[in-house]
Amino acid sequence: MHISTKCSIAIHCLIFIYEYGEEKRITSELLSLSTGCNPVTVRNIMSALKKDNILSVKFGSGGAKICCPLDKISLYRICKAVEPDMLNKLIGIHSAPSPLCPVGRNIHAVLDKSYEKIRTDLVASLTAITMKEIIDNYHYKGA
Amino acid sequence: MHISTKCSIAIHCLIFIYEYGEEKRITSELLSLSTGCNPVTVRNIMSALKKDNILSVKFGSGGAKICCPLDKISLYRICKAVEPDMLNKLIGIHSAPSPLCPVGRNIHAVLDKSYEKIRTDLVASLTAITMKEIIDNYHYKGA
DNA sequence: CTCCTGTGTAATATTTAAAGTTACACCTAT
DNA sequence: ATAGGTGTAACTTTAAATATTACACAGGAG
Repeated sequence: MHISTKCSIAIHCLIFIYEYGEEKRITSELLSLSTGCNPVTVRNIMSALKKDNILSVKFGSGGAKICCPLDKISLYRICKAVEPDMLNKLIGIHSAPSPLCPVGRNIHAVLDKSYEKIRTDLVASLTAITMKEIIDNYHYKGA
Repeated sequence: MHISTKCSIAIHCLIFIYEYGEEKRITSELLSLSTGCNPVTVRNIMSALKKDNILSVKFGSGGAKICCPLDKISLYRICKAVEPDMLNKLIGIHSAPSPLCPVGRNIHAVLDKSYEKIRTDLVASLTAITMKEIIDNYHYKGA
């Protein structure tokens, strides 16, 4: 696993909504054009963000707004929303070690202990970065 | 991407070699039985570890030995050896944002800046854990 | 010096996970 | 009532990871 591309699409959408949400009615069609992925994928991602109260989407007529202060939206929150099981997917452990071998029997427990620390550290990294910082960055870099 | 299962297989093999390398002649066949994956995969992983001077494998007759102090073998070194491109694979960015859209044009540069920090943090986490710690853990937990 | 068992590695096939597509019920503003 | 949206399920396609097959070559044992 890796940190899903869904996460980067979500960020892309959030920037777009933040920048143009006031003047335009943002539809999944529009976002799919900007992100280059298809409208259903966008809708699924939006749906996930909505469930975590990061944004609100108008049913029926379309239109999305961010409904949460930017500095409360961390990368971790976004990742977790679009890929709830991401911490487990992130680190792969071979699934069929032999129970007949002393190493095989214990490898999972042993690895878990070390990998748990890596997960904790990663969560801290992801939590430290928020949409505020990303959008500041966008304004600085952006045309 | 995720941290490859190859990495966990590599660790499994290293523990096995450390524990039994003196008394037994360790072949890819034997390791494949213990890890539950096939001998060619094991050989490829061993080959990668060998290239990074983590272990030495006898050609022809078989038999593997660790040829590096355990505390010099970090998780990062193992991951890097078995999956050289892992940092890039780890974090996914959608590949086709529209160049016609201001957000699409700049998203890669903006994300890179934040993701770079996550990569750096992760490398630090992975470097902090070494085979010494893992094998100590194994002895503590192990039967 | 030849047979046996093993490594190294390429080519191919299989499996699995991610992403895209199609389809359609339901909502809402006009 | 209708046109243009959303939400979501089922299915298809694509791409990546893993396994399989195959074989040239190495080295020890007889």
